[in-house]
This record gives sequence, C-alpha cells and structure tokens, in this order.
Amino acid sequence: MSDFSNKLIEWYELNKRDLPWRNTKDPYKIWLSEIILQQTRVQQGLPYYLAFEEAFPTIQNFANATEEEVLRLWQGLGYYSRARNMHFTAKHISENLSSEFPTNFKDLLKLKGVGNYTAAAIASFAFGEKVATVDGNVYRVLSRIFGIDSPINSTNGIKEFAEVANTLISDTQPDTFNQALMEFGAIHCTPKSPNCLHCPFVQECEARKQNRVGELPVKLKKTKVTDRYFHYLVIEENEKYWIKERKGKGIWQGLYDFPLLESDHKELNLENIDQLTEDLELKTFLQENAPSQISEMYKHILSHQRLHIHFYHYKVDIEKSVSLFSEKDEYSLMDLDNIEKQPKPIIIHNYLNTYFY
DNA sequence: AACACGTGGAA
DNA sequence: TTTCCAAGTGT
Repeated sequence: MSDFSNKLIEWYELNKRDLPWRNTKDPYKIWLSEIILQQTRVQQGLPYYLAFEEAFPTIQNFANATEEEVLRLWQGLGYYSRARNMHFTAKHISENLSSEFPTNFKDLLKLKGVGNYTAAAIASFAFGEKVATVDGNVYRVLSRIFGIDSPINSTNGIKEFAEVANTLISDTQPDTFNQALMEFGAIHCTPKSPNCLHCPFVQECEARKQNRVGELPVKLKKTKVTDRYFHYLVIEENEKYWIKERKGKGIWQGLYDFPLLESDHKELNLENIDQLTEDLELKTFLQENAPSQISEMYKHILSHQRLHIHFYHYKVDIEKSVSLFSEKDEYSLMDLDNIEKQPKPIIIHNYLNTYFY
C-alpha cells in the first residue's frame, strides 16, 4: 500500500463528516446520493436525499412513481435531466434487471445518467471494486500535490488524472480511498484558501513547493453566458390560471410554467406581436387585452444563460379565453392548489409563493 | 470536441 | 457586482 494512500485514509478517519449515504452498501441508496450530488454541494443535496429516501425507500418505489412526482421532489435542485434519467433507469432496472443493480463498473456505466464518476462510485462503495472516482475534488487534490497542470476539462487531462488516481488507489480499501480523496478535496484542499498549514501533504505538495496553489487545477475557460428576455403571461380565469408544460429541448424540460413570449430585448413591444409568437389566438388575445399589472424584472441566472423575466397579469372573462389554448395539449387551466403540486422552475415557484400563497 | 444543462453559496 | 464553481452526463 502506498504511503499516499495510508496518509490520506488516516486523515479521513480523523476528519470525515458523518453523511447518511456513507452508512450503507445498498447500491440504490448510493446511486441516489451520487446522482443528487453531481455538480451539487452536500449542503444543498442533503435535504433532497432524505426526501427521496423517504418517498422511495426502494428502487421499485422509484420505478412506480410518475415522472411528474419525481420532478416535483427534485424541484429546486437543477439539472432536471438527472431526475428524468433516474426515473428511466429505475424503471429499466425494475423491469429488465429484476430490480437488481448491475454489480460492476462496466455494466453500471450502461445505465442512463451514470457516467464514469458515478459508475466508479457505485462499483467501489457498494461492491468494493478497485476503480477510482475522479470528480472535481480529485482533480484539484491530485493536480496540486503532484503538480499536474494538464487542463482538467481537456481530453488528455481527463485521461491523465484517471490514470494517476487508479495508480494511487488502495488495493485493500478502494472504497475508503475514494471517499477519502474526495472528502479531502471537499473540506481541506479547497478551491480557495486551502488549509495548507495543517495539511498532511505539506512536505511533498508540488503546488506548495512551486507556490502555485492558486493556479491549480488548470481549467479551460467555459463558454460564455447569453441573455434571454422572458415575458410570462399570467392569465387568470375564474380563479384558475393557464399553465404550460415545457416540452422538447432546452431548459426546464418536463417542468411547468406560464405561456411565454420571448423577445430579443428587454421590452415587450406590443406593436411587434408578429415577432413574438406564431400563435394566432395568442396574437388576438394580446391585441384585445391589456395586462392589469406588470411585475418588476427578475434576473434568473443559469450556468449558461441570464434570464430577464417579467410577469404580465391578465384577468379575462370565460368567454374570451375559453378557446385560447384549449386545443393545445401542453396548455392547461389549473387552480392554485393544482399548480402547487406540479414541478416548476424555482423562479416560477418563488414568484407564486410571493404573490399567490 | 464543445456545448447544453440549474441553483445557491462564497469571496 | 462579478466570478467561480459544487461528489458530471448526454449529445
């Protein structure tokens, strides 16, 4: 066993956090926790893990749920494809694999939503397979201690870090080694202000020796953020509201929001209705009705988009709106109790909470 | 290979 | 305010 592995595990046993998914070898629970924790901090994911564990104690329970139920529980966590892929995979395992998880890295990798990291996590934590989990923490720790400056999001870098991690991994405790390396990155060798003074690797750390702690790991710059201008139509009719299911590609797939107009600029220019929508009924509606209220602008920041959002309130007679969207199956008229039960983008959820509940 | 895909917390 | 980025995956 390597000196590195011994020191790392020694540190881990002294400093590890007590997290619920660390007390089980159930691949279902480990899968659940790992998907939730993708690109997500423990503090943010923990309540969701507990809620899912309670709602769906077994993978059959998960498989028997509707996608809407799953998305509603997931509401607010972001990256909703994780929830949709989990539901797909739960049904797949329930129906085609006799509700038994695959028991090795190679087969786990075939599951939808399970990539290299998650397959390694389940394989090592649940089944003791010797395969390294290489996540953002691992990139950071290895790049610093061993002075590796290959970009962590380049093809070569990804390959190189995986090789290093799989060289270092403990023969006898691969699961503990993986947990330890990630935990060390998460709470000690942090992105900013790492605790170098009390670091067990302070002597041999290349980044420390070369005074490059702040430069490592190297990451190629990400794509730039685009601005979008959303105008939500909050159309009330007899204490019900028109709600729209988001279908197809793009953000918030499978979630519910309001009928939406999108413009190239901040203002919604009612003289350019033709440019806002193809929908004839909606055009007519906009021409014949004026909003009773227009909200302030909300800025909602996604990883790759800046959304500038206004809400336009309309209160209409039944006769006027009865056929407005009734022939389109992605639209439905719902009361507030029903709307509350639907999965929604967090900005919509917060808006409703502020003005309607 | 490069980009899409959420949200919230920290500095 | 801005920027980074957190237990990544799919296409």
